Amino acid sequence: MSETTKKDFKESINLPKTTLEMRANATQKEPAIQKFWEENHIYEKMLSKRNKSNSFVLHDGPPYLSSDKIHVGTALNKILKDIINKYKFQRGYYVPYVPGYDAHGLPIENAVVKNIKGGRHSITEGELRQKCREYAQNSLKGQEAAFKRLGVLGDWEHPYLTIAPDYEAEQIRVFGEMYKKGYIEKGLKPVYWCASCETALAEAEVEYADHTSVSIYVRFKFNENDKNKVYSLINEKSEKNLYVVIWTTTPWTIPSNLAVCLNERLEYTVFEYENERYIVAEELLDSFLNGVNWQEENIKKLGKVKGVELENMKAFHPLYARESLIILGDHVTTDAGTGCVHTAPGHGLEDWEVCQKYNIPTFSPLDSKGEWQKSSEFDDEDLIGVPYYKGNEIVIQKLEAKKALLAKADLVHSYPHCWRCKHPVIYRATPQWFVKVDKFRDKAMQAIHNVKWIPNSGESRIGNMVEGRTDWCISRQRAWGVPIPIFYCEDCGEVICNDETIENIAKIFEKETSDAWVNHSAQELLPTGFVCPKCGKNHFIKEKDIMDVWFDSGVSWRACVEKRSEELCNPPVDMYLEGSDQHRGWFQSSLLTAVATMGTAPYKQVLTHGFVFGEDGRKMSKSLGNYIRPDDIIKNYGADILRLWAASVDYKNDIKIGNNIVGQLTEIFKKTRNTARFLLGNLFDFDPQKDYVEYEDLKALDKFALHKLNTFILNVTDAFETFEFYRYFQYLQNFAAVDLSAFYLDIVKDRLYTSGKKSLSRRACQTVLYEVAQALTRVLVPVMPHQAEDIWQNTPECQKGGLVSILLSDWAKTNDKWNNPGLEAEFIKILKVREIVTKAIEPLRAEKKIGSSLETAVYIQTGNPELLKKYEKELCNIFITSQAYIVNTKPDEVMNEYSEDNYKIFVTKAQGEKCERCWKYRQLGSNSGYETICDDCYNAVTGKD
RNA sequence: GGGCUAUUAGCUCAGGUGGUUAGAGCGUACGCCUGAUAAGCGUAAGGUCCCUGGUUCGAGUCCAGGAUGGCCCA
Repeated sequence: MSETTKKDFKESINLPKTTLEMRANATQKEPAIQKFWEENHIYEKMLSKRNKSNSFVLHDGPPYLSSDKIHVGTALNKILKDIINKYKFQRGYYVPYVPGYDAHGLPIENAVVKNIKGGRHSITEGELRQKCREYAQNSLKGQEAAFKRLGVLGDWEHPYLTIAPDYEAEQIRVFGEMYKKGYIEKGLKPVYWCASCETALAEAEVEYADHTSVSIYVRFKFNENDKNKVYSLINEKSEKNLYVVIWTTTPWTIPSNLAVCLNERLEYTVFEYENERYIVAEELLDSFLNGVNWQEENIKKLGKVKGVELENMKAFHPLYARESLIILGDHVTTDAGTGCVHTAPGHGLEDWEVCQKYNIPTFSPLDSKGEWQKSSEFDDEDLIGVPYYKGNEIVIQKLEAKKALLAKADLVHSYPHCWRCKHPVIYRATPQWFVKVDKFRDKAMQAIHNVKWIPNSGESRIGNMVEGRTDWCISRQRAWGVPIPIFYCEDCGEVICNDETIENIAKIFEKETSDAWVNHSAQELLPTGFVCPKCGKNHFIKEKDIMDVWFDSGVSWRACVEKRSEELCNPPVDMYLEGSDQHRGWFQSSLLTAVATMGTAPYKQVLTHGFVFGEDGRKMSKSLGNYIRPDDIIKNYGADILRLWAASVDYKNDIKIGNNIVGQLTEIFKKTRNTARFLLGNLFDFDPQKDYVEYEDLKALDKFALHKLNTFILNVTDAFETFEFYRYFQYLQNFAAVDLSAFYLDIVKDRLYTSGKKSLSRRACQTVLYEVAQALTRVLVPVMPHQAEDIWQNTPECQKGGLVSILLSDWAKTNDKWNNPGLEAEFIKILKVREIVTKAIEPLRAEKKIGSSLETAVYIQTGNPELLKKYEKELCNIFITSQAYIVNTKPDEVMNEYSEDNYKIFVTKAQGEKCERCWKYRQLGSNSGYETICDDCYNAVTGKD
């Protein structure tokens, strides 16, 4: 045999040919692919390809612009959104996506202030706002680039920003509507207050330092009725006085006391000392006795009561002729004091919050200088005009005089101070604006019920929150935000907010942004010639507070979606999708503003995902070394890997990510790629227009492959419809690795390579490969769009149907004809036999008696040979052996035998000689001139096949 | 402390109405092929199903309690 002949046979083999590279080289290729999408306006083409009447709108929750970098959690969120959007498009929907950004708020303001030389007050409010704007814009640039790099498609040219003039104007209008309906009211709420600077302070503006306070124990006498109730609880009857004892480090707040707060679960001891009786938390009794210097032997314990049993009883205020309500709060602990907490809602945040629940009014008798002011509620002549820090001494004296003081002592502890003047700060209740949730709570609950929550535990989660929440305080004493659009008449004090003023402000904001509020006088912001509707005068001042940022983003259903309803839709939108922390945040603020103005939730479905953790299951942190950024992964593996990760995990739970996890994902990524590469490689000469083989003419194996394909499409479709992408991931793995690579493609390889190029059997196989390739590429799109595009661009032109980009493709189609359960049942059995045959051959490989399985022949003995008989001719192909027979007796020269189930397998050397062309063992030499190849190959080579 | 939630192989996930030796893919180990080749195929090893009780003839599955982790609140 000459060298040239050998070479001829090799060349007659139909080896795979494709331009799709084995290595994805994603780091370089992905940006190029994204550029291709951008230059070809793929997003715009996707929109114009669809009918707006059949839309799916996923409204983007705006990420906060505190940084120009994004976290993996943010990446996960954007990827999940994009997966859904891409899928929904393929399903035929019009799918616009407008990314948003949340750009107001304290973190930005703080970051900016930190960099101002000379501090916060060395520049004007207008200048500060300008710097905040720049900061946000700068963060936006970074985040936008990061999002685009993920392969997320959307209207990047026209995102929505909460600081955009149109947005702010619309927010003002929503406020106006809510105000008009009476859902927004003024109330009092304590804030940090510096009496020397006469200003409210933010959390970040206070510094903690040691401070010496006077701590006092004060007794509050029970009223007669409740005293008797307590005594009956411990089976006592007595005329003796009963007191509840409080401990405080701010004696000056005693005049503002309106309640005493207990913990419902704590046990309280009732005991007698010098003919009077007291209530103190059991656990704190010793420390209390120590604090007031009473000897234990002098007290007599009478019994115990639970905090919950004392709820709503009353005690007299130690100084004034009023009562303090006994209430319950979880913030009461046994760390210090008596377990009975002096509660002054005007001077403490927790006090205020717990009093809200009991409808106790917020009592705040101090003015902005921290001095007591005379009012209808307060007329203690000893204190009026006195600053609070001089009040301690006076209050203590008065308590002593009333015999209410049990003890006092100095206490050094950490206490908040003003960062500018370094004076101690206090809590002082100031007028602020509230959304009165009570007025539409029922509607909100109904709206929650009408939404589909995924997972459905979301409903009870947000339901519990909305049901139990107090009024929403929307006032913030800051600079960087949308002003609360209210004016006050300087002459009569009238609060002014109506359609006319709101619309005027909105119009101005549309031109100038909300900066106008600080840049213009009240007069300039009001309609020309505006006079006070109450007194008719025309001197006004502006509200100084801005709105809570949650109000900003909470109105995006209106300021973005409804405002742009031409390209989006009218609310409610189809879906909101955010991390589960947003039940308290955006989902809720959006719900409340929408229910208040429109009467329904702004969304039909809400999907939530968990949080991302390191591979060790711990919170990501740089010091633990488990911190990983989206950039790190993209730099090393590409965005598709990150997207595949997002799709592979059950996002309902906590989600882990790390090098090991990502490394494993690359394997699946490569597997799908190589499978696709093999498909394309064997389709290089296939033109579906000419070469497509009808279903009826396919071999059973091919039909089975199509059945598998059909099942696969059904499965992944179902996974997407239920947003369970991890199921898609599992199906994809199994289909690519098991059904295709290890089974069908492995078997069919010989046929593709060695059959006649245009033979029916090869074309039949190519028909299957073509269908698989078409479906697989489409199914990859939502999760691995770059990979899918790369595959598509390397697909033979005649198979692309003129589709410029795979992103424009429709979803893979199932075909009822392919569905063939009968055939599947048969093949499940054949596959089982194949498994057994492989096990029978395996030891021979291990013993190095054979290399390739083609070196063997197998003989199968079985009790029920009917099915195998039916496919006997195909069996050797399916097993990838040279021969396969169904027999009744054991053949000669058996190399190995193996039984399992009802099958006995005998393995012998293959019969004949190795065909030089197809490597199967056959009778050779029957065709002169072609002595080294088998009959089939002879036919193939000579064009007879 | 409260609301919601989770816990099955190294990793990612399956395990309707309780029923024999708990599954898959990947990874790992070993081997094969060299006509998918920085690819392809095979075989094997891997699990106190978070723990403890209970119901039951029988529990990964049902019930109770607990541990640990998470988000939100306090």
